[in-house]
Amino acid sequence: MVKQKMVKKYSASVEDYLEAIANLHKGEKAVKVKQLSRMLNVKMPSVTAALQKLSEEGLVVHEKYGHIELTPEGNETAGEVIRRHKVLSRFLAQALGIDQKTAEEDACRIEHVISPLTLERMIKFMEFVEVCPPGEAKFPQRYRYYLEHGELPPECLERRSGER
Amino acid sequence: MVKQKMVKKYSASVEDYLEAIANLHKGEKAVKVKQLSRMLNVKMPSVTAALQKLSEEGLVVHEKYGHIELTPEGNETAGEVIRRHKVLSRFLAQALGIDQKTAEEDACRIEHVISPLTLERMIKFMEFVEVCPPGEAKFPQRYRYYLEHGELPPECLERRSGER
DNA sequence: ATAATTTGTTAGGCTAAACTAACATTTTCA
DNA sequence: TGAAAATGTTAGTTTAGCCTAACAAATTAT
Repeated sequence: MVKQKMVKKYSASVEDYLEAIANLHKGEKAVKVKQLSRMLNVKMPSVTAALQKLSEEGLVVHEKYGHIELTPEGNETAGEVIRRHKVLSRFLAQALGIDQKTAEEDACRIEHVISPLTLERMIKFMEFVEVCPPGEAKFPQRYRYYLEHGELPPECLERRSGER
Repeated sequence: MVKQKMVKKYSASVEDYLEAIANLHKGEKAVKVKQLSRMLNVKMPSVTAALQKLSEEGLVVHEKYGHIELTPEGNETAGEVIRRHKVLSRFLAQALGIDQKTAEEDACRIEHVISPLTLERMIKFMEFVEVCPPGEAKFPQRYRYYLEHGELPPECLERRSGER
Protein backbone atom coordinates (compact mmCIF):
# COMPACT_ATOMS: atom_id res chain seq x y z
CA MET A 1 0.00 0.00 0.00
CA VAL A 2 1.47 3.23 -1.14
CA LYS A 3 1.73 6.01 1.33
CA GLN A 4 -0.60 8.75 0.21
CA LYS A 5 0.47 12.31 0.61
CA MET A 6 -2.53 13.95 2.19
CA VAL A 7 -3.25 17.05 0.16
CA LYS A 8 -5.08 19.25 2.59
CA LYS A 9 -7.11 22.12 1.32
CA TYR A 10 -6.41 25.33 3.14
CA SER A 11 -8.37 28.56 3.06
CA ALA A 12 -7.19 31.54 1.06
CA SER A 13 -6.41 33.27 4.33
CA VAL A 14 -4.25 30.43 5.60
CA GLU A 15 -2.44 30.25 2.29
CA ASP A 16 -1.81 33.99 2.42
CA TYR A 17 -0.24 33.76 5.87
CA LEU A 18 2.01 30.88 4.90
CA GLU A 19 3.03 32.56 1.67
CA ALA A 20 3.83 35.82 3.41
CA ILE A 21 5.86 34.13 6.12
CA ALA A 22 7.86 32.19 3.54
CA ASN A 23 8.52 35.31 1.51
CA LEU A 24 9.55 37.35 4.52
CA HIS A 25 11.77 34.53 5.58
CA LYS A 26 13.87 35.00 2.47
CA GLY A 27 14.90 38.38 3.82
CA GLU A 28 17.56 38.97 6.41
CA LYS A 29 15.98 39.17 9.80
CA ALA A 30 13.47 37.15 11.75
CA VAL A 31 9.84 37.38 10.74
CA LYS A 32 7.70 39.54 13.05
CA VAL A 33 4.02 39.99 13.66
CA LYS A 34 4.21 43.59 12.59
CA GLN A 35 5.64 42.75 9.20
CA LEU A 36 2.96 40.20 8.53
CA SER A 37 0.37 42.68 9.64
CA ARG A 38 1.56 45.22 7.12
CA MET A 39 2.09 42.75 4.34
CA LEU A 40 -1.37 41.24 4.65
CA ASN A 41 -3.24 44.42 5.47
CA VAL A 42 -4.66 43.16 8.71
CA LYS A 43 -4.23 44.39 12.27
CA MET A 44 -1.76 42.78 14.60
CA PRO A 45 -4.31 40.97 16.74
CA SER A 46 -5.55 39.23 13.63
CA VAL A 47 -2.04 38.02 12.98
CA THR A 48 -1.64 36.77 16.53
CA ALA A 49 -4.89 34.86 16.27
CA ALA A 50 -3.97 33.41 12.90
CA LEU A 51 -0.56 32.29 14.15
CA GLN A 52 -2.23 30.65 17.08
CA LYS A 53 -4.41 28.64 14.75
CA LEU A 54 -1.58 27.82 12.35
CA SER A 55 0.53 26.59 15.26
CA GLU A 56 -2.22 24.27 16.38
CA GLU A 57 -2.46 22.92 12.87
CA GLY A 58 1.26 22.27 12.82
CA LEU A 59 2.07 24.67 10.02
CA VAL A 60 3.91 27.31 12.00
CA VAL A 61 6.18 27.50 15.01
CA HIS A 62 5.55 30.55 17.15
CA GLU A 63 5.98 31.08 20.84
CA LYS A 64 4.72 34.18 22.55
CA TYR A 65 6.72 37.26 21.61
CA GLY A 66 9.03 34.99 19.69
CA HIS A 67 10.04 34.77 16.08
CA ILE A 68 7.90 33.09 13.47
CA GLU A 69 8.91 30.00 11.54
CA LEU A 70 7.31 27.49 9.27
CA THR A 71 7.23 23.79 10.04
CA PRO A 72 8.31 21.50 7.21
CA GLU A 73 4.68 21.00 6.35
CA GLY A 74 3.95 24.70 6.45
CA ASN A 75 6.95 25.32 4.30
CA GLU A 76 5.84 22.83 1.73
CA THR A 77 2.40 24.33 1.48
CA ALA A 78 3.87 27.80 1.24
CA GLY A 79 6.08 26.58 -1.56
CA GLU A 80 3.10 25.31 -3.48
CA VAL A 81 1.28 28.60 -3.12
CA ILE A 82 4.32 30.54 -4.20
CA ARG A 83 4.74 28.29 -7.18
CA ARG A 84 1.14 28.90 -8.24
CA HIS A 85 1.65 32.59 -7.78
CA LYS A 86 4.77 32.66 -9.89
CA VAL A 87 3.31 30.65 -12.74
CA LEU A 88 0.23 32.81 -12.78
CA SER A 89 1.97 36.13 -12.74
CA ARG A 90 4.40 35.00 -15.41
CA PHE A 91 1.59 33.72 -17.56
CA LEU A 92 -0.49 36.85 -17.21
CA ALA A 93 2.43 39.15 -17.85
CA GLN A 94 4.28 37.22 -20.53
CA ALA A 95 1.51 35.48 -22.38
CA LEU A 96 -1.30 37.99 -22.03
CA GLY A 97 0.82 41.11 -21.89
CA ILE A 98 -0.69 42.36 -18.67
CA ASP A 99 1.24 44.96 -16.70
CA GLN A 100 3.26 43.67 -13.78
CA LYS A 101 1.16 45.28 -11.09
CA THR A 102 -2.15 43.92 -12.33
CA ALA A 103 -0.58 40.54 -13.03
CA GLU A 104 0.61 40.39 -9.44
CA GLU A 105 -2.75 41.40 -8.05
CA ASP A 106 -4.62 38.86 -10.11
CA ALA A 107 -2.11 36.19 -9.25
CA CYS A 108 -2.63 36.91 -5.55
CA ARG A 109 -6.29 36.11 -5.86
CA ILE A 110 -6.33 33.41 -8.52
CA GLU A 111 -3.55 31.44 -6.83
CA HIS A 112 -6.07 30.28 -4.25
CA VAL A 113 -8.60 28.88 -6.65
CA ILE A 114 -6.83 27.64 -9.75
CA SER A 115 -6.81 23.91 -10.51
CA PRO A 116 -3.57 21.95 -10.89
CA LEU A 117 -4.46 21.14 -14.47
CA THR A 118 -4.97 24.73 -15.50
CA LEU A 119 -1.72 25.66 -13.85
CA GLU A 120 0.13 22.95 -15.75
CA ARG A 121 -1.39 24.13 -18.97
CA MET A 122 -0.20 27.65 -18.39
CA ILE A 123 3.30 26.30 -18.01
CA LYS A 124 2.96 24.22 -21.14
CA PHE A 125 1.67 27.23 -22.97
CA MET A 126 4.67 29.31 -22.05
CA GLU A 127 7.02 26.51 -23.01
CA PHE A 128 5.32 26.14 -26.34
CA VAL A 129 5.29 29.82 -27.14
CA GLU A 130 8.96 30.05 -26.37
CA VAL A 131 9.97 27.51 -28.96
CA CYS A 132 7.32 27.74 -31.67
CA PRO A 133 7.38 28.98 -34.28
CA PRO A 134 11.15 29.17 -34.26
CA GLY A 135 13.02 31.36 -36.67
CA GLU A 136 10.36 33.99 -37.05
CA ALA A 137 8.79 36.69 -34.99
CA LYS A 138 7.79 35.09 -31.77
CA PHE A 139 4.21 34.74 -30.76
CA PRO A 140 4.24 37.07 -27.76
CA GLN A 141 5.75 39.86 -29.83
CA ARG A 142 3.08 39.55 -32.45
CA TYR A 143 0.44 39.51 -29.78
CA ARG A 144 1.89 42.64 -28.20
CA TYR A 145 1.78 44.36 -31.54
CA TYR A 146 -1.85 43.43 -31.93
CA LEU A 147 -2.62 44.75 -28.46
CA GLU A 148 -0.90 48.02 -29.14
CA HIS A 149 -2.02 48.76 -32.68
CA GLY A 150 -5.34 46.97 -32.78
CA GLU A 151 -4.40 45.19 -35.97
CA LEU A 152 -2.22 42.36 -37.07
CA PRO A 153 1.52 42.91 -37.32
CA PRO A 154 3.10 43.34 -40.76
CA GLU A 155 4.28 39.77 -41.20
CA CYS A 156 0.73 38.53 -40.82
CA LEU A 157 -0.78 41.19 -43.05
CA GLU A 158 1.83 40.67 -45.76
CA ARG A 159 1.05 37.04 -45.98
CA ARG A 160 -2.64 37.81 -46.05
CA SER A 161 -2.27 40.26 -48.95
CA GLY A 162 -0.11 37.65 -50.64
CA GLU A 163 -3.20 35.49 -50.75
CA ARG A 164 -4.92 37.81 -53.18
CA MET B 1 -21.31 66.37 -13.10
CA VAL B 2 -21.48 63.02 -14.73
CA LYS B 3 -23.62 60.41 -13.14
CA GLN B 4 -21.33 57.68 -11.91
CA LYS B 5 -22.45 54.14 -12.22
CA MET B 6 -21.74 52.77 -8.78
CA VAL B 7 -19.79 49.58 -9.26
CA LYS B 8 -20.51 47.71 -6.09
CA LYS B 9 -18.32 44.84 -5.10
CA TYR B 10 -20.27 41.79 -4.11
CA SER B 11 -19.05 38.67 -2.35
CA ALA B 12 -18.46 35.45 -4.25
CA SER B 13 -21.49 34.02 -2.50
CA VAL B 14 -23.76 36.87 -3.59
CA GLU B 15 -22.45 36.61 -7.12
CA ASP B 16 -23.12 32.89 -7.11
CA TYR B 17 -26.73 33.36 -6.06
CA LEU B 18 -27.37 36.00 -8.69
CA GLU B 19 -25.70 33.97 -11.39
CA ALA B 20 -27.66 30.86 -10.49
CA ILE B 21 -30.96 32.71 -10.44
CA ALA B 22 -30.26 34.26 -13.82
CA ASN B 23 -29.31 30.93 -15.32
CA LEU B 24 -32.32 29.14 -13.90
CA HIS B 25 -34.49 31.94 -15.17
CA LYS B 26 -33.56 31.08 -18.71
CA GLY B 27 -35.38 27.77 -18.23
CA GLU B 28 -39.12 27.30 -18.45
CA LYS B 29 -40.62 27.55 -15.05
CA ALA B 30 -40.35 29.90 -12.11
CA VAL B 31 -37.20 29.74 -10.01
CA LYS B 32 -37.61 27.95 -6.68
CA VAL B 33 -35.63 27.74 -3.47
CA LYS B 34 -35.12 24.03 -3.95
CA GLN B 35 -33.49 24.46 -7.33
CA LEU B 36 -31.11 27.07 -6.04
CA SER B 37 -30.33 24.86 -3.11
CA ARG B 38 -29.34 22.01 -5.37
CA MET B 39 -27.49 24.15 -7.85
CA LEU B 40 -25.38 25.87 -5.21
CA ASN B 41 -24.88 22.89 -2.94
CA VAL B 42 -26.32 24.52 0.12
CA LYS B 43 -29.32 23.65 2.26
CA MET B 44 -32.64 25.36 1.78
CA PRO B 45 -32.49 27.51 4.90
CA SER B 46 -29.26 28.99 3.59
CA VAL B 47 -31.04 29.93 0.40
CA THR B 48 -33.91 31.51 2.28
CA ALA B 49 -31.49 33.56 4.34
CA ALA B 50 -29.52 34.62 1.31
CA LEU B 51 -32.66 35.67 -0.56
CA GLN B 52 -33.68 37.70 2.43
CA LYS B 53 -30.43 39.59 2.31
CA LEU B 54 -30.46 39.99 -1.44
CA SER B 55 -33.99 41.38 -1.26
CA GLU B 56 -32.93 43.97 1.27
CA GLU B 57 -30.08 44.95 -0.99
CA GLY B 58 -32.47 45.40 -3.88
CA LEU B 59 -31.00 42.69 -6.05
CA VAL B 60 -33.80 40.16 -5.85
CA VAL B 61 -37.57 40.16 -5.55
CA HIS B 62 -38.88 37.40 -3.34
CA GLU B 63 -41.96 37.23 -1.18
CA LYS B 64 -42.53 34.40 1.21
CA TYR B 65 -43.26 31.15 -0.55
CA GLY B 66 -43.26 33.06 -3.79
CA HIS B 67 -41.21 32.84 -6.93
CA ILE B 68 -37.79 34.37 -7.24
CA GLU B 69 -36.89 37.17 -9.61
CA LEU B 70 -34.01 39.54 -10.16
CA THR B 71 -34.40 43.28 -10.01
CA PRO B 72 -32.89 45.23 -12.90
CA GLU B 73 -29.82 45.81 -10.79
CA GLY B 74 -29.56 42.19 -9.80
CA ASN B 75 -29.96 41.21 -13.39
CA GLU B 76 -27.20 43.50 -14.50
CA THR B 77 -24.80 42.15 -11.92
CA ALA B 78 -25.73 38.60 -12.82
CA GLY B 79 -25.03 39.44 -16.44
CA GLU B 80 -21.56 40.66 -15.58
CA VAL B 81 -20.78 37.52 -13.65
CA ILE B 82 -22.05 35.33 -16.43
CA ARG B 83 -20.01 37.25 -18.93
CA ARG B 84 -16.86 36.74 -16.87
CA HIS B 85 -17.69 33.08 -16.57
CA LYS B 86 -18.16 32.66 -20.31
CA VAL B 87 -15.00 34.45 -21.27
CA LEU B 88 -13.01 32.45 -18.76
CA SER B 89 -14.33 29.07 -19.73
CA ARG B 90 -13.87 29.83 -23.41
CA PHE B 91 -10.35 31.02 -22.82
CA LEU B 92 -9.39 28.04 -20.73
CA ALA B 93 -10.94 25.56 -23.12
CA GLN B 94 -10.04 27.12 -26.43
CA ALA B 95 -6.77 28.81 -25.74
CA LEU B 96 -5.27 26.47 -23.15
CA GLY B 97 -6.92 23.28 -24.34
CA ILE B 98 -8.41 22.42 -20.98
CA ASP B 99 -11.27 19.95 -20.88
CA GLN B 100 -14.73 21.43 -20.63
CA LYS B 101 -15.43 20.18 -17.13
CA THR B 102 -12.26 21.56 -15.59
CA ALA B 103 -12.63 24.78 -17.55
CA GLU B 104 -16.11 25.22 -16.11
CA GLU B 105 -14.97 24.51 -12.58
CA ASP B 106 -12.07 26.92 -12.78
CA ALA B 107 -14.27 29.56 -14.37
CA CYS B 108 -16.72 29.20 -11.48
CA ARG B 109 -14.05 30.15 -9.01
CA ILE B 110 -11.91 32.57 -10.99
CA GLU B 111 -14.93 34.58 -12.16
CA HIS B 112 -15.15 36.10 -8.69
CA VAL B 113 -11.62 37.37 -8.51
CA ILE B 114 -10.41 38.21 -12.01
CA SER B 115 -9.67 41.84 -12.88
CA PRO B 116 -11.43 43.59 -15.75
CA LEU B 117 -8.12 44.09 -17.51
CA THR B 118 -7.18 40.44 -17.44
CA LEU B 119 -10.61 39.54 -18.71
CA GLU B 120 -10.27 41.96 -21.61
CA ARG B 121 -6.89 40.53 -22.44
CA MET B 122 -8.27 37.04 -22.62
CA ILE B 123 -10.82 38.28 -25.14
CA LYS B 124 -8.14 40.06 -27.11
CA PHE B 125 -6.04 36.94 -27.06
CA MET B 126 -8.80 34.84 -28.51
CA GLU B 127 -9.48 37.43 -31.18
CA PHE B 128 -5.83 37.54 -32.08
CA VAL B 129 -5.36 33.84 -32.23
CA GLU B 130 -8.33 33.53 -34.49
CA VAL B 131 -6.90 35.76 -37.17
CA CYS B 132 -3.14 35.43 -36.87
CA PRO B 133 -1.24 33.98 -38.51
CA PRO B 134 -3.66 33.62 -41.39
CA GLY B 135 -3.11 31.15 -44.14
CA GLU B 136 -1.27 28.59 -42.07
CA ALA B 137 -1.96 26.16 -39.30
CA LYS B 138 -3.70 28.12 -36.60
CA PHE B 139 -2.11 28.69 -33.28
CA PRO B 140 -4.48 26.65 -31.16
CA GLN B 141 -4.05 23.64 -33.37
CA ARG B 142 -0.30 23.80 -33.09
CA TYR B 143 -0.62 24.19 -29.36
CA ARG B 144 -2.91 21.17 -29.14
CA TYR B 145 -0.39 19.16 -31.08
CA TYR B 146 2.32 20.20 -28.66
CA LEU B 147 0.14 19.23 -25.73
CA GLU B 148 -0.60 15.85 -27.16
CA HIS B 149 2.76 14.85 -28.54
CA GLY B 150 5.07 16.73 -26.25
CA GLU B 151 6.97 18.18 -29.17
CA LEU B 152 6.51 20.80 -31.81
CA PRO B 153 4.24 20.08 -34.74
CA PRO B 154 5.81 19.25 -38.13
CA GLU B 155 5.55 22.71 -39.61
CA CYS B 156 7.62 24.13 -36.80
CA LEU B 157 10.17 21.34 -36.82
CA GLU B 158 10.59 21.53 -40.58
CA ARG B 159 11.43 25.15 -40.45
CA ARG B 160 13.83 24.52 -37.64
CA SER B 161 15.67 21.80 -39.53
CA GLY B 162 15.73 24.15 -42.52
CA GLU B 163 17.91 26.40 -40.41
CA ARG B 164 20.78 23.95 -40.44
C1' DA C 1 19.28 51.60 34.14
C1' DT C 2 15.07 53.22 33.56
C1' DA C 3 11.60 55.94 30.95
C1' DA C 4 9.50 56.22 26.51
C1' DT C 5 8.36 53.93 22.36
C1' DT C 6 7.32 50.11 19.81
C1' DT C 7 5.64 45.70 19.33
C1' DG C 8 2.72 41.84 20.75
C1' DT C 9 -1.23 39.74 23.21
C1' DT C 10 -5.78 39.20 25.45
C1' DA C 11 -10.48 39.92 25.78
C1' DG C 12 -14.57 40.76 23.77
C1' DG C 13 -17.44 41.92 19.75
C1' DC C 14 -19.05 41.76 14.94
C1' DT C 15 -20.33 39.91 10.25
C1' DA C 16 -20.98 36.61 6.59
C1' DA C 17 -22.45 32.43 5.53
C1' DA C 18 -23.23 28.06 6.42
C1' DC C 19 -25.77 24.26 9.31
C1' DT C 20 -29.76 21.35 11.99
C1' DA C 21 -34.20 20.81 14.01
C1' DA C 22 -38.70 22.16 14.25
C1' DC C 23 -42.56 24.27 12.32
C1' DA C 24 -45.52 26.20 8.34
C1' DT C 25 -47.27 26.36 3.82
C1' DT C 26 -48.18 24.60 -0.65
C1' DT C 27 -48.84 20.99 -3.85
C1' DT C 28 -50.15 16.46 -5.23
C1' DC C 29 -53.07 12.83 -5.64
C1' DA C 30 -56.14 9.02 -3.88
C1' DT D 1 -61.44 17.37 -0.67
C1' DG D 2 -58.47 16.37 2.54
C1' DA D 3 -54.28 13.56 3.91
C1' DA D 4 -49.52 12.78 2.59
C1' DA D 5 -45.50 14.53 0.50
C1' DA D 6 -42.79 18.17 -0.89
C1' DT D 7 -41.20 22.59 -0.33
C1' DG D 8 -40.15 26.74 2.38
C1' DT D 9 -39.27 29.32 6.69
C1' DT D 10 -37.87 30.32 11.53
C1' DA D 11 -34.99 29.89 15.35
C1' DG D 12 -30.90 28.96 17.16
C1' DT D 13 -25.81 27.32 16.48
C1' DT D 14 -21.33 27.25 14.51
C1' DT D 15 -17.04 28.72 12.24
C1' DA D 16 -13.71 31.71 10.16
C1' DG D 17 -11.75 35.96 10.17
C1' DC D 18 -11.62 40.31 11.01
C1' DC D 19 -11.95 44.45 14.34
C1' DT D 20 -11.07 47.84 18.71
C1' DA D 21 -9.62 48.74 23.35
C1' DA D 22 -6.83 47.66 26.98
C1' DC D 23 -2.96 45.56 28.81
C1' DA D 24 1.93 43.36 28.68
C1' DA D 25 6.47 42.64 27.06
C1' DA D 26 10.48 44.03 24.57
C1' DT D 27 13.32 47.42 22.55
C1' DT D 28 15.43 51.96 22.21
C1' DA D 29 17.42 55.86 23.66
C1' DT D 30 18.37 59.13 27.20
